[in-house]
Amino acid sequence: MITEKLGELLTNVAKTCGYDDTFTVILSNRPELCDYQSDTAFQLAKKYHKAPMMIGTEIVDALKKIDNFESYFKEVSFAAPGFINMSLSDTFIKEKLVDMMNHEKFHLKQPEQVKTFVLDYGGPNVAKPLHVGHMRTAIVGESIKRIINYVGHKTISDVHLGDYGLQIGQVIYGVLQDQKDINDITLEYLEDIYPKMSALCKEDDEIKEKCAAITKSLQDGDPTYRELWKVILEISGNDIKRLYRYLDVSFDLWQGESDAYKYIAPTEEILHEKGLIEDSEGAKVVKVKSEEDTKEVPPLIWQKSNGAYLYGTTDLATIYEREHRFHPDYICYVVDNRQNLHFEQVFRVAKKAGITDANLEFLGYGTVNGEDGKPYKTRSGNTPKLDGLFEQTKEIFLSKKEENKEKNDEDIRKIANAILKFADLQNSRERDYIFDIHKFSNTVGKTGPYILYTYLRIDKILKQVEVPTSLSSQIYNETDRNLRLKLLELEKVILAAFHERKPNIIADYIYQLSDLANSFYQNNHLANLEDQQKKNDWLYVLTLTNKVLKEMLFLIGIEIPTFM
RNA sequence: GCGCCCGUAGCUCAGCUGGAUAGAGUGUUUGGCUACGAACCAAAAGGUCAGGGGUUCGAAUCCCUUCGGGCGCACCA
Repeated sequence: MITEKLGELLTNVAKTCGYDDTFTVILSNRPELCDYQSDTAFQLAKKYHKAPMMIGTEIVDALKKIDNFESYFKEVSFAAPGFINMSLSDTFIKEKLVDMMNHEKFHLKQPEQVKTFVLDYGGPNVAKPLHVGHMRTAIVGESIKRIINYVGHKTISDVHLGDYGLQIGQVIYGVLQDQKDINDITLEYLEDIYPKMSALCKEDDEIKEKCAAITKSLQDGDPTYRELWKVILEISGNDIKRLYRYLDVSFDLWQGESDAYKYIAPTEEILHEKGLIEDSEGAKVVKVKSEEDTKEVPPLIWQKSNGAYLYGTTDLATIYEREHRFHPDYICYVVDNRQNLHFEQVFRVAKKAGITDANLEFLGYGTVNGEDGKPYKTRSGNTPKLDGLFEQTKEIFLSKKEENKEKNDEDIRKIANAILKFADLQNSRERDYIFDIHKFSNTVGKTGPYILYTYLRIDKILKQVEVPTSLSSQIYNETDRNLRLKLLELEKVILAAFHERKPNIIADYIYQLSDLANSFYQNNHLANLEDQQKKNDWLYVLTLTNKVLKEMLFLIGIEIPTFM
């Protein structure tokens, strides 16, 4: 990375001045003064009993005397009270850009050790319609997966369907009550019956008991219930797959809670061996409270008093399965923040029992709220379905311009996705956000369409010419330089997004790059340019820009349409 | 009660492993299509980073505290 390289350089120079310390370099926060800066002189002031100014000027003077100064810097200066300011030389910038262009993934440093990440995202419940919240985990999870892969690690993604819990018992109860023939069960019916039964159970404890009993029997293998369950699973599963396909979100594994059942017994055995399972109020629980806790941590319920299992059980059995099948280094859960405590319980049990050595990561995302700041609901009080949201986004997009109506379905799908995904991913993952369909369908400003527009208009130029193979070390003006410098930031951005598991870092970079690219485009016309070297250089920079845009868009799951 | 998250421009949000003058988008005001796509570009205005205290040469960022909001706390997922 450039900051590392410059830091190394400073550290070495400082050594010749008698400072045996590591100098760090960061991107300048005063771009009009310099490209990169170091603030290390401040930190050394106390140690050496010298003013930062003294140290800074010493380093700057020494730096100016190094042999290959010009291969790195255009200018290095000291600024009071202690900043070391550095501007890169045109040659240095050029060499970095050529290096990026000539290597896969822009010469991103590949890991010394490839790690295996199991990623758990999506997590829809069958028989319940998908809503905006499901879109968030899918989009965020998919992006994190792509980022991890890009950095060079291995991922195994699992949708982990909620397919064996109480909601299935509720739906089966409803089907039986309605005396519905198994062949007449449709998606519409399921989407209708679930909320009804869910509401009913809240009012009527007796019905809730019955649903719980059905769930228990299903888990025990009751043939009638299992037959119904399979039908429900298939109908709902197909619809879930359709929606993920629409979003271009994919999984290596389509497993669910039900698949964890065969691992409950061996997991339970481990828990027994370690003496972790206790009886409590008729249920079997694992206590996870530790002495240093200042908060109350309730035990994880392993088995209900009626014998049925809960999602804590299946989550643990799933960890057991993943450990034995994949030996992962990391297991990451992209789930709603509100599940924080649940996963803390699960993780504690897993660690206490030694079920896995993997790092267990809770990658929580914030709740999607409505304009009133409360969880997003339609006017009628329902949670808006994903299908409706897609339709609404498309309609709003089509209404923006008359010629939009002439686009093909696939392009429209890609654009609608870009709109939704970019609107979502520019927010930081863990914070709640307000979902306003009009804001989320916006096509002006910091939006998906803006990025796509940038890419496509540059692409149009590039398609008409031969791609240049060389770059001179000249930089022609400020918009040119700004664009090139932004390209150099790429590696830092990708690694930050990876380490923090935060796609918004990529999204933000894409926007900044697009912004500079548009500014460049508008201010530097190539069409009638007579200076062939300049034209060649600019085409080179634009080619690299679009290459970066394309690969970064892939990382946040945005597909590029043919036109927009 | 216990715990977690949050409070930044009118609105929606970045920035948070401490650095110089806190940034975008949107909205408002203004200028730019006889030049590669104006879903664009160029510019202006807009802030006590909720309040208070502390640590530091330096705090939106770290610590404490008050206020305000959201969420979670054993047989739902």
